[in-house]
Amino acid sequence: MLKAERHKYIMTKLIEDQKVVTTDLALALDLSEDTIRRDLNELDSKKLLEKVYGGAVQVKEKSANVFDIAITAEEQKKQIVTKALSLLHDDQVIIMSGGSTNLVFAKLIPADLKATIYTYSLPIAMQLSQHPNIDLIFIGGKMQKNAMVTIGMDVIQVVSKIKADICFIGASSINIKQGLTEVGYEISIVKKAMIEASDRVVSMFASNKLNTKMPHGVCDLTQLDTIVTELDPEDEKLDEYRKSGVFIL
Amino acid sequence: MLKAERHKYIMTKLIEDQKVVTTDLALALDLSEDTIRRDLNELDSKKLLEKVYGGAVQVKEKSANVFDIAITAEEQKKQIVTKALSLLHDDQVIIMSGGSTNLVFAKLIPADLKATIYTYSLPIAMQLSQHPNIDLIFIGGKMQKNAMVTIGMDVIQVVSKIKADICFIGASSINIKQGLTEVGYEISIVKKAMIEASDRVVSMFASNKLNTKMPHGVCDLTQLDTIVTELDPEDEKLDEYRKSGVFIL
DNA sequence: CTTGTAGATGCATGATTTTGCAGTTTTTAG
DNA sequence: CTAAAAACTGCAAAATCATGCATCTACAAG
Repeated sequence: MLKAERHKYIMTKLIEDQKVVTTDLALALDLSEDTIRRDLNELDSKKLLEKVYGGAVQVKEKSANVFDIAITAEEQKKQIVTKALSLLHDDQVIIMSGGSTNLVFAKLIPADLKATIYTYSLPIAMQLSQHPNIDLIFIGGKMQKNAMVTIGMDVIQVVSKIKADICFIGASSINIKQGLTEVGYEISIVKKAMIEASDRVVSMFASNKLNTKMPHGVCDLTQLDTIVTELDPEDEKLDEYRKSGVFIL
Repeated sequence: MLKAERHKYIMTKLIEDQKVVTTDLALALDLSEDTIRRDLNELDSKKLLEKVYGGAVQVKEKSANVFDIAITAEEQKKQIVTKALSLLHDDQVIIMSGGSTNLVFAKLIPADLKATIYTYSLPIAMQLSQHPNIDLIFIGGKMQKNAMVTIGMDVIQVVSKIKADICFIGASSINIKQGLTEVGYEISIVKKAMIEASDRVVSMFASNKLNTKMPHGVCDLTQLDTIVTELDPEDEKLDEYRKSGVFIL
């Protein structure tokens, strides 16, 4: 694993959990704590986080414009979500989770689509508020900072009352055995509720998420109806997933 | 294999995996690592990727900001809201309506303020979500798209259950006789609920809103505790308002 | 056909970076 | 205060890198 990857992992984890612990990272990444400490010191000196005794926390002020949302590998994500556009039809009730892949998806939803969309992600709501024909419902609750999504019981309560035709659910990690898994516990339970509330469950993610795992389970593969990656559906990397019965787009 | 082919292969691989490793590429392409390194350096200098120790990763891209929110007369608004910062204290429960004046206010809230803030405005929530010490609660509901706020009964229900210390309420129009008035009916009833739910009601607006009116009433002047404009509190344009008993900052 | 040249490639070498370990210091918690 | 955990420091091994140089290839001019 490259150092740059580690740093990215650490920053992602930091955003999800608001903190990282040196020993946990050393265990998760299979490296000595010394190396993790050096990483944290480096990221600290770049002002990307603040090192504290035992780990690191988020840096206080982000001087960059809050409304500039960086999307990594946007082209790849466009490629993925374009395939999923065929799943959209007029008059559907849709639930969308957060995540940058879903944000790219939101950007590409055709302007003439008439649908009702529920979301609990601020950026996705802002994006969809540009669409003339979409009834947009934001699911309120306590905000998880930096992930820009609402979480908690308020969200679960609202979601569990929705009768949706389809939900689009981001994926932190997916593998054959555990299915979808998430870094954060709170997000994982919201996603569980989304799946319960929807007739059809679609997950979109880049193939590098395949065969990885995170601490908190969301659902197993049998609960997913469709997965979408940038790969050809017949690609051998997807063989095992195809066998599990999930439809691959 | 031509160099151009290799470069294409490397870029494809990079998009697939979000990274490339020098040794892997050397093996896959049956070339020395030196050549791969030269390739990576070349692509790096063309800004097509970023070389790191052991391989290369994707360059960070910034998304086009669909989220650009134009604020007219931002300097004047800064001047207004700066006065209102003195009304903030730790441990307050605050409700904020939408509007660009309130958005400017949100930007200027000190980083060390510990408070709970309710809002139903997407831009304000995005702004505050970066704030380290604020418990932020978004009030969900149906989105009114152009204003980027939620409206309707869901919002009223949540707001009416809040016990807030102070609310900051944008103003479309204000005059002596009718007090605060709004263009939209839906917004007007949400603001009524905010006022009911708060011990103290503050309204911030530029002086050109003075002595204008809109179709839907929100409250009369006696229900406002404080108003804030860019004018000196002793300015004669405010004489009549001062007489009504409202505090002018 | 020969020859010269420019670019590409691989190898050797020394420099640089990364990483884990051992010993010491600092911080935290009781 | 004391003990344990975490952090820092110096060091050495391994991996990676930059550089110079020789070789090879392609191609054009003579």
